[in-house]
Amino acid sequence: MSTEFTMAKAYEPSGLEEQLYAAWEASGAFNPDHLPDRNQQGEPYCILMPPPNRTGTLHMGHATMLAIEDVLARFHRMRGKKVLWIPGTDHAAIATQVKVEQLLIKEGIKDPRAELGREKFLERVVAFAEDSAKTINHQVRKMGSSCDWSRERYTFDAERNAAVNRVFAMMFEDGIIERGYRVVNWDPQFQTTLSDDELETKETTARLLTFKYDADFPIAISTTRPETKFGDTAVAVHPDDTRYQAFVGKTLDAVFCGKKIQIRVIADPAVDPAFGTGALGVTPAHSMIDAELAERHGLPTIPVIGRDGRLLLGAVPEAFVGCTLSDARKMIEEALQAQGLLQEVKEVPQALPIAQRGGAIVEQLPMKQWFVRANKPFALRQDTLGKWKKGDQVTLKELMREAVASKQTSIVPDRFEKIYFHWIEHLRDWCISRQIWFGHRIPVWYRGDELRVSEGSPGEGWEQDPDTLDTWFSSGMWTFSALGWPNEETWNRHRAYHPTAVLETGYDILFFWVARMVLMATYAIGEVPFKDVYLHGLVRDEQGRKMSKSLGNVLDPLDLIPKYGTDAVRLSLMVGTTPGMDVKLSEQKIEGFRNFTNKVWNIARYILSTTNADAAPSTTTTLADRWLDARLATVTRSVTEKLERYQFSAAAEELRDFTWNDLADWYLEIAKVEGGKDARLRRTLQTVLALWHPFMPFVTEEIWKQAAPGSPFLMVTPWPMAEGRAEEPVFTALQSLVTEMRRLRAEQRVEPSRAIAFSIVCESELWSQLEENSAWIKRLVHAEAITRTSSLPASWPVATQGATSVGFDPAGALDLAQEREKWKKELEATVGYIASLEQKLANQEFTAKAPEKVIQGMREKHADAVAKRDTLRARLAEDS
RNA sequence: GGACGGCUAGCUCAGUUGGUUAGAGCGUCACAUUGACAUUGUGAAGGUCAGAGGUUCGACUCCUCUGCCGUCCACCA
Repeated sequence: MSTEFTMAKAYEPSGLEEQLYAAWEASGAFNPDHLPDRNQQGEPYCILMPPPNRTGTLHMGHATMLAIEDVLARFHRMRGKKVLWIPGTDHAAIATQVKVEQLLIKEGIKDPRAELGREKFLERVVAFAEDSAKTINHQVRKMGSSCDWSRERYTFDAERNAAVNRVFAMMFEDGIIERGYRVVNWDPQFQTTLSDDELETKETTARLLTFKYDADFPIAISTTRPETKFGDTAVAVHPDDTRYQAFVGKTLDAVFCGKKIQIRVIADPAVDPAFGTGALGVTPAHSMIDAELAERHGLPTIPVIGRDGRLLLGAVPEAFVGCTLSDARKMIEEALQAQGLLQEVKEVPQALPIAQRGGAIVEQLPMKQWFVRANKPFALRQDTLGKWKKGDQVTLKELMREAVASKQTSIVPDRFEKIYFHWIEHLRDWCISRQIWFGHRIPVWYRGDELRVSEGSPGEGWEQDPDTLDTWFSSGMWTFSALGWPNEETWNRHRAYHPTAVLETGYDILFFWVARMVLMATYAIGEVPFKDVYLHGLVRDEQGRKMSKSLGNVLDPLDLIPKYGTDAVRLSLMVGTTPGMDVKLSEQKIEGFRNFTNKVWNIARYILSTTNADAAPSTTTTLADRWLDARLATVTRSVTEKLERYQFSAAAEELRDFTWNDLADWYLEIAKVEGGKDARLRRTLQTVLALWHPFMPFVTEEIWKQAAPGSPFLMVTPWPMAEGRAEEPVFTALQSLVTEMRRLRAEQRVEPSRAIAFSIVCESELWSQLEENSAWIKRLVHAEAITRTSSLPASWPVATQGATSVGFDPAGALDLAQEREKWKKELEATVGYIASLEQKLANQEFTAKAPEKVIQGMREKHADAVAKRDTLRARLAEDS
């Protein structure tokens, strides 16, 4: 026993974790350039951390992300790859600005933007963002993330701004960024445009009115939004609709609630003749669908709603000017009613578009904005995706489809590929300009009618576009902008890391972000941004509800870590889940894993305190040893394979099974009896620690200090190789023996310690024969055990020695009659099973068609069942 | 309205190309317990795999339909 041995009785993570993290970081192992030589030779392996928004603090979703990415990083690092995991944060333009505005309003500044002005306001936002970044980085460290802080990035730093400007200029030159007057989503609360993906729908009911514009108008229309009808320029009907044939092509004058309007009657197949009156009032200014109709038919666009969400001066009669939309809606309904124009009112369900941030009802307004054209062909700047050559004409949509269709990017789980393709099919032009202040400024300058794309001012008299870019425009470039593009020197240094190995994120931002990264990388670099996409599920509470402040069911990683330890929190987020499935998290679950980390600690404590580090390897190998080695080899192989396939839960469960059941509960007990296993125990412990390290970096690294004194960090230790034959016949035979011994013990035929019982087997010199004929040996050992133990326990020296240590309680004798009942039942079941097997094997149809493997398997099962039946019969006969 | 997913033990979930007695963790129950660990050990109970058809020698697994629950997409005005 080592005199320096010091391990607390229970694992106490707090304090230790900070020290370990600091030591790892100081060692340089987070930075690929400082990894050992074998990693320098290894394949580059890069993960970009999805940058958390600088809006405050991290939640359990972030914790899940960090846990999984850290497992990947540590696993591949140990396997010898040159691992680069880049941390970073996202300025999250609108989200951050909104957050700060709300804070300022709480401080008593009623209208922060108006009162502070652009410069002052931005100062406040920047200060807030800096603060958030600090908090976030602290939390990322707490999770044990082995990311390279020397390469920390921010989506809004100078280098990323250079990337944004470059891509913008490229796309502008290629004609796929355009400025245009089109109907866009407008958030009246925050006074900015929004992309289609920043909308949510709210289920409400609306009053569907059916009416005529005026008494002389020949066609009745239906709408839930009468207040927009001041902007109608057409009525559309289906081309085959005979009711309205006579009017198609004519332009009619009407007076709608006091406003003169001109209505052209058009025919378009998009109109559903069965809905309402079959005639649709077309409002090109305030409906995307109507805007498309208007474009096809060359209709004028008359906006009637202003940016404040109220009716516009000049566009509506005086009585309505400045009215809110809901007031106007009521007034119009009353007016129509009074004039006798209203034919029908119906309550209908309606999906209202609302802003994802803020929840305001989003209006559709025509505005001059910047767009990325998804469907417009352009000439490629380089060979792309191995399919297109430089100069080929393609659309962004085609690039996005090809990246996944060609499997250059695979999505795990693959059902999300379907969802991805579906989204791409419906992809429309992407409005990228925002009227908020916090974000990448649009690199466009105006002078009179002139327009120029430029990073800095082109000269005297030029003014920059006041708008900023959608935050996803910059985060879409993350994989290559973070690696230094377009700075040649930095980019060349990191070129080998792109495409990155895997993008790991929640499925909720598949469209926002994942798809846009594919767009940006295939466009700008000509290759996919990542080889794999791993999507984890959302973290929910124990009842499956979303965690939210209002429900009060939020679990905060920073509360849980001091309580249970980081390792336990990490495990609880990865075990018991599959890719893309939501995780139901409870404190009870975390507690279970805390218990497990403590178990690992105590396994190590026992081994390290009872074995000698300098002991020579044992010259004899017992059955138990071979059994352990075989199991470990199988587990090592299997865990490695599972981690390669992103099966984190399955890998951890298998390891837990081995660690707890095989190593702790079985082998350690046997070792107490057999002795002389110091070297094997220590070696096994080291392997187990290494296998666990990606999942539980802290407890394993801490034990490693004692388990492998003087060695480098476990973090940079080579991943275990599966040694020995995993599929030894002895292994399966022993498993049966284990069961058999348990039974003997239960029968009071052997001394009750499973370890002692097992040691009989190990002592006996049967194991070479065991490999040849396991069933025969099994029966033999069974008989052997019975004769040896029932006749003369005293002649069994091992048993008497070990008995006290494992707690033999003679008073706990079993009720033999009850046992006999069990045997009888089991015998019955076995006989039935044998009969069914025999029947099946006699079935010629089956034997003719079933593969040899299956039939062979059944024959073996049959033999086993027969043996079991005989044993049971013999036992019953003997006891009666 | 369209699409996708879930329905397996009391609870949370595995189940990898269909292979024949369906698995784990937690919980429950019984027993044990002072030298690694009560943050423990040994064992037990518990499932006609949502339902109905079909394909097959064989279906939790593939196909069709139905029923709940959930998610995403969708401005039938």
